[in-house]
Amino acid sequence: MTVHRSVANLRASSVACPHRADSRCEECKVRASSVCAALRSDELAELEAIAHQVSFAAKESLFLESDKARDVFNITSGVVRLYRLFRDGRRQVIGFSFPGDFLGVQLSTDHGFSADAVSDVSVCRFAKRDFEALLARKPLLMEALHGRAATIMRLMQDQVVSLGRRSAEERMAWFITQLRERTALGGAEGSVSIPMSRQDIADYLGLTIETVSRTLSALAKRGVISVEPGGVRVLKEGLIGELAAG
Amino acid sequence: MTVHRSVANLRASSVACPHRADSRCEECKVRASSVCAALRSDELAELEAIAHQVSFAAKESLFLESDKARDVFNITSGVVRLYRLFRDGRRQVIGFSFPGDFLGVQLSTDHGFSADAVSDVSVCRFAKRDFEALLARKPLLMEALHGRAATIMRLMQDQVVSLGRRSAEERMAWFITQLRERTALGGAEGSVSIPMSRQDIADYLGLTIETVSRTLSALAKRGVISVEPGGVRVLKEGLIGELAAG
DNA sequence: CGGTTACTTGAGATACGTCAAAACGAGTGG
DNA sequence: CCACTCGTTTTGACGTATCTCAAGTAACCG
Repeated sequence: MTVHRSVANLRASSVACPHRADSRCEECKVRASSVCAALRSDELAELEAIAHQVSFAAKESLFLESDKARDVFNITSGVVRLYRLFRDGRRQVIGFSFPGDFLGVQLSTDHGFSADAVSDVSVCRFAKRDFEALLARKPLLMEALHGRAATIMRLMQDQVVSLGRRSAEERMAWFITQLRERTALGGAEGSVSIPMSRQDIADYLGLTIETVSRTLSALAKRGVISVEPGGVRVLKEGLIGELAAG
Repeated sequence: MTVHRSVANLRASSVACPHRADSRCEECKVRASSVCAALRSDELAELEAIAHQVSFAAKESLFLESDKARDVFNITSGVVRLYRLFRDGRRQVIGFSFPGDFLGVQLSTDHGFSADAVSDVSVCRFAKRDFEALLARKPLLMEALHGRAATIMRLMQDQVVSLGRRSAEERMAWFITQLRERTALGGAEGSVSIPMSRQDIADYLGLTIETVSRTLSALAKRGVISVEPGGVRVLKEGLIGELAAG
């Protein structure tokens, strides 16, 4: 498998489609605002030259908090969870990474968190040295990465706000909304697929598994969503938005 | 007042002193690992050329969440609080900025949060256009800024972990520890100055003002700290570290 | 199917929030 | 130097959202 495919597969952000607002325009969605959009095809070839395609089975670990950060990853498919573990077993999920996201770019010596595969995952792995060398020669790539970093910053700010000042219900609503935006699933009628377990969600939102479950049930009872196997369907768009906004 | 002074005033991070581990070595502490260390003096002059010295009285606002991000700030003295406000009055403090810290570098269109002065504050203000132009010509400056961004990322991760999975007591211990490291006050025997109000601390840690107060009292009763006007004195180094680590 | 894991639901406990009042500290003016 | 005010902090009594512990149900997989 060539790396070109994986690079081309970089996920779209929520930027408007340059063609038209047709959500079926897959080619466009995939390329819009992704890192590869910053590169010409000969530059993509350079990226390709230093990339290694690797796969991880669900629950396998990409790296641990304590590992030295030697590699940069670009996720091609699947979902990754980033987390920190306490000695006493408490866990906090820092974030989830989706196809197109980069891991390990920002921090120099160590990651500061562990990462493992929620579902089966395939990634492009770059040696940090090589990647940084390329980065230095490609200011456009650098800029694109900067933009991604800004997005992540924003997400973490939202998470801080949620954990600090929002109720369980508001956190869940935020989570669903956010998941919907990031995966841009476009599945049928408000359906949002949730690839991670309740425990993962709980550890992301600073709640317990029971509270997550109860809160979903409560939202369902109110008719805001319906809980389906492997995900959720949003029934009251407006209401969930209200809750998510705090 | 020349800008040169303010640039030279950039705060040290916790990097080791290149001379020797003499905490009195002020000149060294000030320059070590700060952004200006990445620049030669002729380059500093270039920074100086595009900077405007501005002051804010305590409680004045540097910018609001809704403002377009037109400027980059480098704090020269004082403390700034970054926060997001809900319609219903809830507030979450995202972070505090200290002398040497930059504001507004990362995000393109808007800041995503409001910023105002905790104490009287003076800053170097740069027009974003100018600053970015300079950045493009000074890869070393860019790199130094990257390092700072990484530090902030790490801090926000710690905050997420604290808000998500730590008790009030652990959060307070973390806050004190963190404040001590960042301000590197070196004041007498474990004394940590706390320039912000209890309300600010509460909104940073996702607690109420009463819980912050009670928790401090409890720590004092246990002899871990003593509460002094304008700050706190750490009495049991080890214990507070334990708590802070979770 | 039978076993295993994930999820849901219930009842009771608790850490933290809310409301209210008292103590403290910094100014101000007599 | 004291008396008064105003804002901040501390302390107390009580309420509640969420956690904990425990049992039941559904989904998954050999």
